[in-house]
Formats: sequence, structure tokens, C-alpha cells
Amino acid sequence: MNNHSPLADTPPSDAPALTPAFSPLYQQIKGLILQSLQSGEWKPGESIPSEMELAARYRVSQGTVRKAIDELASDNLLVRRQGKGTFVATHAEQHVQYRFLKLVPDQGDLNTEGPAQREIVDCKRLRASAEIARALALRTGDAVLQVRRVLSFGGVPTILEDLWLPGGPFKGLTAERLADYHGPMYALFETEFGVRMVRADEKIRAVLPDESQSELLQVPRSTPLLSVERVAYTYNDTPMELRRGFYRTDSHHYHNALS
Amino acid sequence: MNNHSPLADTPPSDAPALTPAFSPLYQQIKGLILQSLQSGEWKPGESIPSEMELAARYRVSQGTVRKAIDELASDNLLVRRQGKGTFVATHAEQHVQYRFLKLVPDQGDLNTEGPAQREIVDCKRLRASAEIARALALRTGDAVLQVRRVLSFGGVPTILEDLWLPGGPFKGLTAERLADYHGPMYALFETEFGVRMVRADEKIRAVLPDESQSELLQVPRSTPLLSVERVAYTYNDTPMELRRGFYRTDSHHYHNALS
DNA sequence: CAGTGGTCTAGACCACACT
DNA sequence: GTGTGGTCTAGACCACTGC
Repeated sequence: MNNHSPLADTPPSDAPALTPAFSPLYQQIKGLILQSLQSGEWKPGESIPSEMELAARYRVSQGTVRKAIDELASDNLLVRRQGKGTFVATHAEQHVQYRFLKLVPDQGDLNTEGPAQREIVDCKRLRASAEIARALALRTGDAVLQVRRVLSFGGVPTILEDLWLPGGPFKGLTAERLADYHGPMYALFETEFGVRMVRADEKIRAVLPDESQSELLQVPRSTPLLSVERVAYTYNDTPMELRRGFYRTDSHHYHNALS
Repeated sequence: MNNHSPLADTPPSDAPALTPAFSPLYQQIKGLILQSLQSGEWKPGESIPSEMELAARYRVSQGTVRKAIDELASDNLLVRRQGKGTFVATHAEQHVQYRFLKLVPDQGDLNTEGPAQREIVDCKRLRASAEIARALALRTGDAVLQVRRVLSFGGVPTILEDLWLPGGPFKGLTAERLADYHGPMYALFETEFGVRMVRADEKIRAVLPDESQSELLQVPRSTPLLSVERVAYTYNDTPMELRRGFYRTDSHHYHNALS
């Protein structure tokens, strides 16, 4: 037996044992913590039990728990605060207001620029097209929520976003709800719908706006825009949002750090 | 005394001790390893001494060396290979051919697409403009090398790049040298000039091509392009390259993973 | 087989936050 | 002071590579 399992939670597996699938103890612990996060045992913003407590609970040493938490922290799922504890990461109340927004002013940053003005242009329920369904892992025709909004900085409309959300998890989301909420949209998703976005993929292109896009962003149709297509995932790599953003890049740019 | 220093390499510091500047042992070890990397004691592709040897050399435990190496590995400066050793990361011979290029085909990946065709359009020495000098931390008028090249995929010109390199470190780089070399440009920089690019920042905008750009990329002037302005850094955050790429995004897109 | 990195443990002590 | 995460150590054993 290759694999030590301190808990019965990791059965011999029902999948064909082609790969011996050795996984270190701390990975198993990581998985167990992940389960508690998904199940909502510990909610965004709350603290999780101390390393000592978790070590006792899982019957492993503190060092093993520590390594599991280290990885979850570097995945941005947990946040460690020395002397206070380890907390479930949240899109609300974080000093990083826009965790997934990579558009920054050419001079200064989003903080010096002041808060963005938001305007919900449209919000309606409809049936998923084949394309939307594929992106959200739904079936064509399933209920989805479609939202269109504009973000302005210093009065200048800069971002136009169309987004699609699966109807089920977001039942009850309305234009009013979105308009009334102040703070990151992903924070609202967390507190109101229990949906925490964990990671996302973006595909970026240069495009020209169509008629309505040029009007909403107040630019001529000949002004090239950044098209940013994002699929955001919650735990378990479940896609929960498709978002297509159109960014003006005359006084802002999309910033990316490579390493 | 707050700070243990196992070596004399970390003198009491000549900077004003305003901040007590506590740094953990493994961070100091990390710094020492970094110095050896910069000095060329261990070259790209080579293996560094084993954890045990380093522990003996620095008079610390293996665990402390391990943590230092862990961080350097997650910074992509070192690569660990179980059973073999720890190696200095390199842009050559890596399975990741294009570590900094985030443009991918809409279908498949850069591997299925086959190797890119490269064409050096221009390569000349000139004096740095104020803008170029600022980006490369030079003085206006310093010698720089300017290169223009086109990358094509499947015969379709897709990327036009202008790049500027500081004249000093890249003395002897010619169009022939670039044209004859097969493999990533950053690999050539490593082997021929001892310049290893460690990280980079990119600013992305949507733009329309000028006359020469539209000709080289064989698109109308009304076709929006991605403008990708990159500053690449070697060790010590020293900028060593300014590169402005123009990407066609009709059948490719810039991919970015957010987490 | 020996040598390397990878995992796990147990214990000591430090730095930080709150009370 | 107490409790939290953060660092450091020493030793045992596992997994992988290549001789």
C-alpha cells in the first residue's frame, strides 16, 4: 500500500487504477479543506480552525496541515494573517477591489482615479444559445440571465460588459439588485447567491465596436476596442459566468505581469 | 539581535537601519542563491548543488535551503527534478517553447500549428529616444539596437514586433545572428550574451496599424490589432528589452489565466 | 546500489494581535 | 498572557533517476 490515508474519506477509488495515483498526505488534506470550503462549512471572510485544530481533526502533524494551507493560500482560496488566523478569501472587503479586472489607467492606478460609476443598461432572462450553453456547461435552451452594464471612470464610459449567468444558481437576481449593490459584483454573488468565483480564463482580441457599443462607449465606430471574453469558475472548475467586456484603451491599458 | 546570519555575507548593512528589516533565514539564503545565479556561478540548464551541499555551505538545515529553493522554483528561476537535482531555468530546451508569448490559435495550440516562420525585417543600431531610454533605464542618446521582425503561422503573418535592446550588453548582435538562430530569441540572449530574462510586464491596447504595419501583416489599415508593449527584466529588475508587438487576432487570441 | 528531491513528524522558539 | 501563524531544526522514511 502506497498511500497512507488518515481518514476514511478517501476510499480506494472507483476509477480504474491504471495510475497508482499516489498523492501525498498534504494533498489529501488540501482536498478535505477544499470540501469544507465548497460545502460552506467555512464561509468567505470567516476564519477557519487553527492549524493545530485541523491537525488534530485530520490526525496529522501541524506541518502537514501547514503545507496544505500554503497551497490553498497561493491559489488565493485562503488568506493567512499572522497572529489572527487563516481566513476564507472573499471578493468583498478585500483591499484588492478589482481582483480580476486588469485594466488600469495609463497614469496612476484605479485608486487614484476614484471609484467607477456603474450603470446597468439591461438585465433580462432568456434561453441559452448553443455558444452560451457550451461556455457555461449548460444545455442549449436552458435559462440564463443576461446583463449589460457600463463602467465609467471620471465620467468617461470606459468598459462595456455583457455577461451571462446560469439561471439556476442566480435565481432572484434582478437589475435593481445589481444597481443597488455597491461593491464588486463578485462580492454580491458571494453574499447573495453563495457563488464564489475562484479563477477565470480570458481571451483577448482587438475589435471594432458595433453600433450600440460605439454609442454606449461614446466612441466612433472606427475606434478599436479590446474585446475581453472571460469565463469565471467557482470551486471544482464549474463555469459560472461568461462575460464579454469591451474596453476603451485610449487612456487605459490591460496590464499583465509575466513571470 | 533579531536577525541570525549564518554567513558573513550579510554585513550589518550600510543602509540606514530605519526599519529593523527582519528577514527570515530562508530569505537570506534565497538572496545568496540569487547572487550565485546572477554571477553566473551556475549557468542556465546546469544543475546547482544538492540541498545537502547547500545546507552545509550556508550552515543551515536542509529544510531552510529547501524553502529558499521552493520560492526560487515558484519564481521560475529554478526547476526541480526529483531524483536528478535542481536546475537553473532556461528559455532553451524547455518544453515550454514560448514562455512569454500568450498568443494562441483559436483552435488547438502553438504545437499543433507547427513552428513559426521568422523573418527579420530590419536590424540597426541607433541612439535611444527619451521614451526608449526611460524604458530601458538608459540615458537619451545611448546606443540601442532596434529590430523589426515578423512571425508567421502556417504562412500567415500574424505578429509584427519592434524591439529595442541596450547596445552595451548586446554588442555584436546582428541581423544574421538573429536570422540564423533557430529557437526562442531569449535562448539566444542567454547563450550568446549571458542575459537571462526573468520576468516581464505587458501593456495591451487595441490599435489600428499604420501603413508599414498593415503591409507587413497583410491586413487593411482598418483591421484592429492588439498592441502589446513589453518590458522584459533580467535579474535585479534590470530592464533589458523593450518590445512592441502587433498581433493579428482574427484567428488567434491573447490568453490570460486569472487566479 | 547510491544520490537526489519529496514527504512527514515533533519540538522549540519567534513575531504578531488581541485582551 | 494567550493564541495565532511563521521560522528553524533534526531525523526518518519514501519516490525517482541512473549507475
